[in-house]
Amino acid sequence: MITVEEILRKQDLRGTACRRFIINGLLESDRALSENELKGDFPELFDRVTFYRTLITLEEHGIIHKIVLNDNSVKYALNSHHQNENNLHSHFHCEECDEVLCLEGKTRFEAELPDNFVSHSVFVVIEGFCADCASHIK
Amino acid sequence: MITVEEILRKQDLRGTACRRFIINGLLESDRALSENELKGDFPELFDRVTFYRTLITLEEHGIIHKIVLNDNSVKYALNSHHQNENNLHSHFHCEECDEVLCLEGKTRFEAELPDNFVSHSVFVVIEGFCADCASHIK
DNA sequence: ACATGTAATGCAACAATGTTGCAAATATAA
DNA sequence: TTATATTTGCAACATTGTTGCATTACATGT
Repeated sequence: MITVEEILRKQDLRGTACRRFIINGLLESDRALSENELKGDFPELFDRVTFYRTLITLEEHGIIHKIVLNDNSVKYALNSHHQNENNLHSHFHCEECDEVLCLEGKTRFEAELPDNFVSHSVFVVIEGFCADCASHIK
Repeated sequence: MITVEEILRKQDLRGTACRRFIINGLLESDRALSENELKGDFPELFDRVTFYRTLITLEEHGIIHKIVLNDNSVKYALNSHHQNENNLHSHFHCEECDEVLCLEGKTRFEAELPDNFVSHSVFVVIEGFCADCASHIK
């Protein structure tokens, strides 16, 4: 398992408390987390702006990525190492419990774009019910 | 070509100026429009809240749909009549000129979800360059 | 361990957007 | 034309995104 310090070192980023806090939170989670979910029991530990800028920094350095859901809410997850070829980023969002999962390499997408259009990356959000919620609700 | 009045009538919605304005704007456009793009030269014609609530009403009645882009911005487009089977909503977003196109029926998506997960709908945003911007930039 | 330059932080402030309640205005059906 | 339910505009507030700047903390070389 890769450590927080390794992740920061690899990107030539200084080790700061806020960066460690965020990376740790995501390393320990099996799902994507919103800013508030990340802050958890320590909503005041860092200034709002620091948190905001740290998320930007981590994203710019390819450590995390942002997932924008259909309700305008935003979650973050660690980047996986394996880059797939058409730059496909797929996530599942449970409409009931709000959890978001990264669907690494388990999706396929094809599009016929108009002539001369160029695709750089593809973002997919599947909306539905996770296993738990599907069984409770039905 | 279907008219604004037909669209409203079909959904048992009262004909109001704001509803007509929005539907008209989208009918006349070949691309998805943001709230400000819709307002165009008449940014003050309707109250901000009226516009906001009208968009919600139209979306709830299945007349329009919302497209949330990766930069948190939002655009709107008329719904197409043909419902595809896995409820796939695909859009192209030009990173340069910001235009958004609906890719009706020109995309295919498959996912292996974890056991017992249920998919209701799939939202795809392709980020890239449209033909015009691709030629200018390269 | 310490000084130093660079980078990150916290604060204040503001912008944009989402959201609600309520009284006044308006659309439709009789 | 009138009655009634719906829609509107206004005020107000919440949330999130964003910038500038003075202060503080980090990592490097000594």
